[in-house]
Amino acid sequence: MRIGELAALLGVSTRTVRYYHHQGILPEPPRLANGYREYGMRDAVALARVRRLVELGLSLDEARDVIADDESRELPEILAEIDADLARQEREIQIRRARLAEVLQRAQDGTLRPYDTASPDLVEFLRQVELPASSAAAWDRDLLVLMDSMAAPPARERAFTVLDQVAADPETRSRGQEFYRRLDELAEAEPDDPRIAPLAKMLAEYTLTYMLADPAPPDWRPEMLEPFLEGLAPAQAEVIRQGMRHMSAGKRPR
Amino acid sequence: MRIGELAALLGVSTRTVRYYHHQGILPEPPRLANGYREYGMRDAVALARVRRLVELGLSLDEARDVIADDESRELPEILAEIDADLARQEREIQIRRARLAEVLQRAQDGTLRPYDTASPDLVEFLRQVELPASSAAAWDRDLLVLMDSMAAPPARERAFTVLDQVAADPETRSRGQEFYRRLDELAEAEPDDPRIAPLAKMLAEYTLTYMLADPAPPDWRPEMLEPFLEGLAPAQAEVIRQGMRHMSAGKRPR
DNA sequence: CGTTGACGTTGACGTGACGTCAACGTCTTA
DNA sequence: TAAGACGTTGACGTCACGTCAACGTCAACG
Repeated sequence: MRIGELAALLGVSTRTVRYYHHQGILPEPPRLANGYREYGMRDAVALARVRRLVELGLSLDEARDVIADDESRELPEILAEIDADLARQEREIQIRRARLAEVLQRAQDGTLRPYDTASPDLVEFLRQVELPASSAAAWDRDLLVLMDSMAAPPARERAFTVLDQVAADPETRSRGQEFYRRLDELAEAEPDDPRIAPLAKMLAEYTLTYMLADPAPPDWRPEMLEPFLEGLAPAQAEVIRQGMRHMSAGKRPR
Repeated sequence: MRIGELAALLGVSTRTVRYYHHQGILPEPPRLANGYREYGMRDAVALARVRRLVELGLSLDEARDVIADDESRELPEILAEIDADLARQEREIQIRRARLAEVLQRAQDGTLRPYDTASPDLVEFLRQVELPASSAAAWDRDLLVLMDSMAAPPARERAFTVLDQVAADPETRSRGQEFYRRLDELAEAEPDDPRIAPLAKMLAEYTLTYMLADPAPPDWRPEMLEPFLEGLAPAQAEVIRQGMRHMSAGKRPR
């Protein structure tokens, strides 16, 4: 048999057979005078065994080990390991399909475009609170979506604890809307506008009402806020800065 | 923000961020005087969006398309496609896990070692017919395992149709055992031994009893058999050759 | 006899989404 | 001033092959 016949017999490509030779997983058969590899039944049986192992999910390295050890008691181990791995993959796929179904549902409902892939929790929150269409609210939406994607679990959890409480109380929501209205009025204001200070106080009180635990991680520094103020008008940014200072001051010596 | 801070914020590596720049999936931010990239909120929001899409299963190319098209109505399409793909993967995993469970079961039963990964059909057959421990029977076992792994479905199906019938009839099985006994007696015989011809006839009749349909593919040639006779004694190989000739002659002008 | 086309040989490069390392520059802190 | 943490670019590795190049071999055809 030549390589093409062997490969066709087992349903693989000739490249695969040569690759197995290269990897030492299938012994090289003798060559004919013209240099062609000449295969016999032993090779076909060996290749079949390799293929069965690979199709069970073994890597080529694992298959080589199983074949090399005649006394290979490792096979059940390896198989159990592969099964555990497949089980994990199966769970992951199910989780991802569930998320996909949610997103797909929302995509067909056809609402909020750039936030359509956010977490269900956040989408639910955004739907409930109906932030106004102002630029300041858009900034806050971006911030929320960012927190939603953030890696650090404690920050995320703290944020969503607050959001749940806000969403649950209509009076709180209307206070939030008032805050946005007043923040919007500062769009063209100077950074020393007198309306800034009271609004910052309102923000601090409003937030502290819900953040009973430490709202900031231990390595918090004010300049970490700066990159996220991009997109706000100077006076608006100043409100956030001062509000954060209030909160840090009020909580630091806990 | 510098690249490490941005990466930590979203829970990816700096390599990933730079890779996204390289792939044009995330715009390069301005550089500081020292050459460091300086990120702002816009970048964080953009990266968060990319990550959400990627975590949903989009490839980077797909994510780039979705992000580039503002009017991208493709997202539902892509998501549906991904879901179909995941569904297929899920089915494949379930099938593989079922096969793994079977093999693992047999591995723990701890019997037939080199055939432990064969298909359930074949394992069942081997268990039923209890081939003798002779070398000729070992050869046949190898051949069966080979056919079990063969790519061509018609050949496989024909073979297993025969095997099912053999396994079902005890009298047929005893005739098979007699055949092996007589074949074993030829282990040391010369290739012109007089016992060869009648045994070849027995093989042909035995096999033709079950192979009512054409037993050979249309491009069958006798020399295709040769590689598989390796491992048999010369006289034994001659039995197979002559038996195949009988079968081909008896069926060719159908 | 030459040509065509199928098959064989080796070797190199590509795949996807990064990880890892090298060799170097920059910044902060002790 | 030295160390160590962070930044920069660039190159190579991953896994199981697919694909292509450049070439040799062989059977069949006109």
